[in-house]
Amino acid sequence: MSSSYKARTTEQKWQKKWNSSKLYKVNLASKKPKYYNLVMFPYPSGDKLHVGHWYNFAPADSWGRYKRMNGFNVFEPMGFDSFGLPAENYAIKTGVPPQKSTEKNIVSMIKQLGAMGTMYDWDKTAVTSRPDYYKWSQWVFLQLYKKGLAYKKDAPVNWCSSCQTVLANEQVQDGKCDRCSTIIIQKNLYQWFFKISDYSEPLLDNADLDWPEKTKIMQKNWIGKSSGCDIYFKLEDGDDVLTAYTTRPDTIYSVTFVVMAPEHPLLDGLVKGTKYEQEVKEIRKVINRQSIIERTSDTGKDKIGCFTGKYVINPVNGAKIPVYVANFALMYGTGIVMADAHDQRDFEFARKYSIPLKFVISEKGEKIDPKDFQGAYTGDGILFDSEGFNGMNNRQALPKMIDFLEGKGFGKRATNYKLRDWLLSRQRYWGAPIPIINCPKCGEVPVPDKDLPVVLPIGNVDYKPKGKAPLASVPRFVNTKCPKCKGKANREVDTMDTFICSSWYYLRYLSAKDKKQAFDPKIIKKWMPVDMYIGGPEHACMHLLYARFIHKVLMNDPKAEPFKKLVHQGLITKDGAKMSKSKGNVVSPDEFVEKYGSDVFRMYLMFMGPFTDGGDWSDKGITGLARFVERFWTMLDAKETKVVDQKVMKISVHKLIKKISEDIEKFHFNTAVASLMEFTNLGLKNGLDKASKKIAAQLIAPLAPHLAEECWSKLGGKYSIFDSKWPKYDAEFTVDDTVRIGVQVNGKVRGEIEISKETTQEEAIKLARSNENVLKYLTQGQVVKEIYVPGRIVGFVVK
RNA sequence: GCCCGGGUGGUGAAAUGGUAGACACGCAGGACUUAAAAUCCUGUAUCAGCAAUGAUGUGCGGGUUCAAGUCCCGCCCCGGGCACCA
Repeated sequence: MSSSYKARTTEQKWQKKWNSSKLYKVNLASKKPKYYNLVMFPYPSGDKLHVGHWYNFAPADSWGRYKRMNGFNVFEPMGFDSFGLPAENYAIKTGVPPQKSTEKNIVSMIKQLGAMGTMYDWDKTAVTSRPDYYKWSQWVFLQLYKKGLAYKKDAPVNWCSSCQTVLANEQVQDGKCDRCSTIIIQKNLYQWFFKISDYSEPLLDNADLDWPEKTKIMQKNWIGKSSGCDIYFKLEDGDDVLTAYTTRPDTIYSVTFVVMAPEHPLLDGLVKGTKYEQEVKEIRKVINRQSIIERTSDTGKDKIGCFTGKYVINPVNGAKIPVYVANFALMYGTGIVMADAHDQRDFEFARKYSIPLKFVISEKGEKIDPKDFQGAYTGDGILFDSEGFNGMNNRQALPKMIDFLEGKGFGKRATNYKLRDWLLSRQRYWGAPIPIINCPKCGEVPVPDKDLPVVLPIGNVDYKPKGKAPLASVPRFVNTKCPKCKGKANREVDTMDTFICSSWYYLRYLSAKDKKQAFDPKIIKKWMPVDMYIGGPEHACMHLLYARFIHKVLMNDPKAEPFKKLVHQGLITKDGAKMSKSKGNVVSPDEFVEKYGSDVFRMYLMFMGPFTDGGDWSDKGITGLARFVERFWTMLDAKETKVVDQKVMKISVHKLIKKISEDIEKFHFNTAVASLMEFTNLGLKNGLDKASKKIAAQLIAPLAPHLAEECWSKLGGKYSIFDSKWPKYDAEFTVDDTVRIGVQVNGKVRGEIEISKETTQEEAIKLARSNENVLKYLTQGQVVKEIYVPGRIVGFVVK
């Protein structure tokens, strides 16, 4: 007679024991092989941990436990990415300093993480908003500054004229401020950038990374390398030259107009004092309100622009062609687009504004005219009306045309990247202040390392910006001394993008005890790169690219990579939407943990589906896991069970070892749990000996750590199960003696035969033919082919 | 719009090109119980049939193959990202 499993008390007992025995304290100097198991650290939101966090962290912890049982010294740290917008907005609303609300959230999240029963070593943590962390974020900024990778330039921000503040994209809804509905405009501010574009090539080199292929492709597309040509368009009057970059110089004879970005620095000069000045101003005002997605969206009605009154010369044919301003031209690259009939967007714009168009490519080189077409001819083909290039295939002509343009001085071969420099200035309070002092005499002066951190003032701050960043009203920021000349100077009042803080935290976790450096080069050398990095796919292009960039810079090695292997967990939604406080659809794990225990809850999340898929939250089915834990407990707890068949038992145990090991290696936790259920259903029926029970406890240990530790201890295992060795399977016992396979006739299953693993093709086919139902179909024609895939299928083709 | 994913029973899902629906939830029936809960047993893609079996079936339309959820081409729908949410 076995008693039922008391999840909550058992879990608390083991959590206590794990703590008091310091089971998860990691010795970074240990000689065991290292394994750095990292998850993306959370933002300490007021919603605390939700089921999405659990969905992410629990399997990641299971993975760490699995690696530990496989003999690795697993380092599994946890921290908080605690700067950011929500705490600042909360402060604006309530006056509570972000330091206070953030630290409070951290305390409750640590408590929740404890209830989860994870292996985190809290001696080694990182909280980005604490001065002992952001001191070093500022130091990181200065490293980039000293390498010439930080610079300032004008860049637009979302500006709400009513709130007198900069808005995040998230705060702009349909072009309006989400608080006061004022129409948002783009306003230029002088801001800091990191030259990530200098690292385009090293960042493209990702062949050695064990990352999801889709993530690598997304990064590659984000960096957007293309090769093409700059083409110079001289103004008809005046000396200015408009340089356009194109990947399609083969269409140069088709170019009938040129489009400028509304933000182009030459634009004002071009239209100043002309009758077009007013119209350009008006159109720019409208475009100012559009988001980049709206501007580049490919649906015809959204394309807007106007004539500038200016003309440029198409260098190849001397044609005088008009210059337009349009929303779809962005101020990236040269900010000038050469426009022609072979591009759909250009074509539609030209139609809308009655600009002449001409084709120079057709399928066979026959002359075609845009007036007979509804849209652009975007295919490849044979060139015509292109002087020396007529009759050539456009793709083959392309490099020759670049040679021609270069030879004549009309242009220059060029490589282009879509990757833009990283804008890091934020006109906000809750971030790390940029460690630069502006001195009227000495100019930009970096804060000396000994004066770091530049501390954020606590309390007595007006978090709500009134036209200026909040720190602009803090006296010690406005009045300070220049470190060079000791004269009066002022500090930067902008703070840094939180992505900077999250670009190097994995190094901070590895600090030496005294923490007197940002990170310890000796420890880094041993422990980097991170062996497993787990986090959401939404970070594919930004965080993961920024971290790779910062790591390369800090390591002084363009080949250095921070994350060797990467896995993305899926997103957990509620009623189809991302969980967020504003939508009021955040689901807390606490009540489920209270009711069923952490093991049941984490296994339920794993059992929901593949880790990389995510899904919509529902607690339907959690009882299945509670039943399973109870059954598993009964199976291992029953004093003496009669083993029905030793060999059958042995095979089921070894098959399970193989299956669980393979599934965990592939992050298929869902099928690992399913196999354990199947095993339990059989084990309760057929009985298990003590050695097999101990193996079963070990196999469930990564997935249900408390349950496993309890079973292990009851079975007389030495504490802790997580210091025991992961069981090995004997291949001999992983194959059943006989299998049932299907018999197909012309691809349709017509019967089933049971054969042993030694059965030859002849025997299998003979057996299949003896099946009455199969025979029925075989006699309907001539058997022209016989197929035998051992262990899978017997097939006949009948004609 | 652009880039990247995904679409399988009532539900969550499983499936190296080889018997589609493992494992669960739910539901139905049964056992135990005065009763209920819990537990245990049986059934459960759809249609026809007592059954054997047959037909249909993995978003839609085509293709390759003895054999397609899986590979190829063209659509539709849903999700993530698009540079200030993190």
